[in-house]
Amino acid sequence: MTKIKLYNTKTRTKEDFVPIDAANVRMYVCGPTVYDRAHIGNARPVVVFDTLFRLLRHTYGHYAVRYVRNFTDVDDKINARAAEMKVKGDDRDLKAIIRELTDQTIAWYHEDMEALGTLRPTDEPRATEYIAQMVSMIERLIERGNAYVSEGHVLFDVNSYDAYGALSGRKLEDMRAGKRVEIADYKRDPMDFVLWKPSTDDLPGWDSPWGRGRPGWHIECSAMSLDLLGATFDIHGGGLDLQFPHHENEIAQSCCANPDGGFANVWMHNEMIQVEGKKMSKSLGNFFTVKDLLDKGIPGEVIRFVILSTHYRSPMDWTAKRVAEAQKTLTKWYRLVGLALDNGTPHPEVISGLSDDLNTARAIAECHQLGHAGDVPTLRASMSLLGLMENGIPEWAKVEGFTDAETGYVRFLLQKRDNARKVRNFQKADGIRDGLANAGVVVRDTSDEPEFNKGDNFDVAKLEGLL
RNA sequence: GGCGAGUUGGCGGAGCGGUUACGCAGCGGAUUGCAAAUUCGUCUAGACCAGUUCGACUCUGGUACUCGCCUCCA
Repeated sequence: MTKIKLYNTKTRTKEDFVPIDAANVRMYVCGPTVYDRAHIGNARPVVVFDTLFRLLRHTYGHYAVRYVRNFTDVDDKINARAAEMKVKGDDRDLKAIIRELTDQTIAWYHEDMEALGTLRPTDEPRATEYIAQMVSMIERLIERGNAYVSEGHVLFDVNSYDAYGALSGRKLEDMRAGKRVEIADYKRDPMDFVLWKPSTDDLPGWDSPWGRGRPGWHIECSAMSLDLLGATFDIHGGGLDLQFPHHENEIAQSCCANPDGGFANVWMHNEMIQVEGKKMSKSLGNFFTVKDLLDKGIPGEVIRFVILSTHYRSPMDWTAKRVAEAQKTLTKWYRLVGLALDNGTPHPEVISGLSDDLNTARAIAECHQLGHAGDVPTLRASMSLLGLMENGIPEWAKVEGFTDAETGYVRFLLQKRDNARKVRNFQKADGIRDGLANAGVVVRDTSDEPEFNKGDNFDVAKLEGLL
């Protein structure tokens, strides 16, 4: 079994990954707040951790990995968006609007992420279904002296937890010295954060020991991971921007509520995405959703390929040029691979690349080598491990008139012909050429890509005989 | 102001204390009736300044610059 190494933000080093229980590897990844369609930046962690999920399954077994990714469906941004919709003429009850908004956004999310070739996590809990668990965790934090009630709010007392700031390498004094902390008079310390806050009647709210209210943002992940994965689990992932304060606060809550549990052993953070060299922002006009890209005709798989071609811990620049290159490469491989030869296993170098802190760029480089070598089954299986080329040849890469299987055969034969020419084995090359002609395949090379068409006498049986 | 990451060839993007990354583009061959496809070879690197070392792109220190986070954010 290939040893997996992962960079752990907690220790700032690349470490050997040793699961707590190899028969039950557990990973939690922070999911989206569901108020709008997922943008390209949201897609990166989804693709990155999907790839890790696949690697873990490959390594530990299909049913040995539990992957939880939540939906945050209670949040101020959601409330704000719903209020906006109401102002624009939606005359329904705000709560009804919110319910539909979150349901709709979740459906969109599934649709868009599926287009990127990502698997559904094993669990996708919604925050609103875990309110009871959150309330009970908050009660425990109050009992243990880590939280206090103030003006209808429940706040986490950051001074009660010595290790606060350890993940992100911050000190409380330094952060207080910054100008950007929210000062509120109900807080003992400006850095204290909300566990529970009051809710108005028109907004979603739940009864609690502290009155009708709603949870703060961070507590849901602590409550859901505890419920689904236990007090100690293997991997916790998310975007780098979540490192502070979200993850720091999760750690504080979970470790204080469950002092015997270690919470997540390995913390992983993906870097951010930029667009054409600039920070993605609505004002610059370079802000777009996954759906926008799909609607423009960019295949989801191409998006996935672009994301995987950069290591997840490096900032990634989204450019039209890279999209074009990715599509070109994928098309080339599709036409080489076809469908019929799906019986290989991933190349060891591809696995070891992925196992080296998810070095997807290295894995792709290896796939290029497999393409050159004409090792179709291995290429196909390797791509599959990367979540690519899993469902046959898509329309955009297809050769008209042939089935996927036939395309695969022909491409494979053309590869053989070229290999024969390379070693000046013209007898063999000519044999393949004549064989193709005999089977009714008309080969016509063009300036773009080698094309082939069915002749009148096309006979797939003769084609298979050539293999 | 605090914390962190990074700076590789025309572009993208990896590994590595001494040996080709890889892809795209370029150039030159091979192949070809001519092309194309294919294939082989090949030029452009390691921000800057020091240090460690027999030897550094790779380690250490410093300088410059870039980026991210510190506020909702993946």
